[in-house]
Amino acid sequence: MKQGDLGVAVDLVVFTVDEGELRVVLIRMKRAPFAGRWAIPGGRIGEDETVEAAAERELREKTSLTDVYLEQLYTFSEPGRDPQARCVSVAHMALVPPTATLRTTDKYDGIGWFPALRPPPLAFDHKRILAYAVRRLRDKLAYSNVAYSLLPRAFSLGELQRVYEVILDEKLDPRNFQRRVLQLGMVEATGEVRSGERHRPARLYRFHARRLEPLAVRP
Amino acid sequence: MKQGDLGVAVDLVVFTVDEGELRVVLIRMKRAPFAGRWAIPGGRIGEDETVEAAAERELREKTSLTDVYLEQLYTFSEPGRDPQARCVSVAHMALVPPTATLRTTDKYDGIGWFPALRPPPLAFDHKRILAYAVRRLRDKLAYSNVAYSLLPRAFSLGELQRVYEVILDEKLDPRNFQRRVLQLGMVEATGEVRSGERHRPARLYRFHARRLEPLAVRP
DNA sequence: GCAAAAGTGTTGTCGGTACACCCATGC
DNA sequence: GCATGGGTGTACCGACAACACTTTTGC
Repeated sequence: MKQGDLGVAVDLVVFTVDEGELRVVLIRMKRAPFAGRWAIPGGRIGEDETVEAAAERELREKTSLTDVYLEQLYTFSEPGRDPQARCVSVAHMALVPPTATLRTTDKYDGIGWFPALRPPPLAFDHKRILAYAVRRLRDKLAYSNVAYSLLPRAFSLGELQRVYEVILDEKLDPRNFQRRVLQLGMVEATGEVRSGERHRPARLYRFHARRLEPLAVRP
Repeated sequence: MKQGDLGVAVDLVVFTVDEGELRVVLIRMKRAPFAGRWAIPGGRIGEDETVEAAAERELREKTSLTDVYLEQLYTFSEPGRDPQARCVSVAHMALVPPTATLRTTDKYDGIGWFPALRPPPLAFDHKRILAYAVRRLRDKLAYSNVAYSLLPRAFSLGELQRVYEVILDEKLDPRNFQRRVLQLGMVEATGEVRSGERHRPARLYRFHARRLEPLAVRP
């Protein structure tokens, strides 16, 4: 079967939770056919590179993020998805804490965090890819501890709960929430507290060393 | 980024359950470098074709199966996975009833059902793909009704239970099993029974029309 | 009558949910 | 002193697991 100029790319839906909102990293395209449009970061895989390696590399090059949770999601292949050239895209999801700093190259016209549920108009089929990633993130949060990637080293249970509430888009009961994460052994107290805020100081927690991923779906 | 002779293929792990065993369709390669080896069916995607369409087409061409449950699993991309040419493979899983008949083309040296847990030596990285598919099938069985694709139109609860037992590789209690599938509304009685076997006749059931896929992960 | 699978109910445990008040601090 | 989020316990309910015997047929 002849394949012509078929290309393979990775695309990266990078999430965080900040200020009570699920956010995604977008970069602004400089060149036609999507000049001025925002897009999720991504790029072609190298000749001698796996998609996993390409995903890490593209993430580093286009956003300066490293050492993040990264998971392959789905491969999108509509023939018209890239108007320039036939290109199949292996979509990934990445999770980072809101403190992560972003920096892109001068090939792009900017980078920033955007509301994941109400993104600006996006290039290519990135709207669809983003919607798919949001669904997967919700599913995954329910049966794994991926939330650890969205939080700093130490955090209060209130912060953890807010991450869940934002992603699942529902209110949770603090007593039930606390009991669950504690008796699942998902987190442990650091022994420290954070004061200096205008309310009672919160005990701080960290995720347990063993990164349990009960139903992880990576090969 | 230059990509040279990069190709994109689909590979299909086709499962059934028969005679108390999880089985997979394999075809026998005629040509080097894997002449005589068994492989899971697959092939390159067309110039103007999605991977989903390519998966259906390849399945039809290489096994003569149509109208089956088909799900994209993962994209494998080790540079050395195909010694002939760089080729990324989008792996899929298909589920068919054991009554399905197989027929391949004369490009292959045979087709047949093999034990999925103890396959013969396989071409390419198909051992890894198969192992990944088995894991996903197990996970999926637990929270969906994909089993419907593995059974004929009408079946006894005993047959359904055996499908679960074979895939999950554990014994289930017939009373608990029956109660669960009935009160989940997964199946309904057809009103008929199957006699002619040397034991009490079994009531027959069918899956409910609404194919519930609670946590389906397709875009 | 015997082998073989079908069919059937109860009980205990555990996890999940619902629910409201006091606490410690910064200002 | 008041506003703000932190922190805590109980009671109910439904889901699930454990468990053994009778029934109906073909031979």
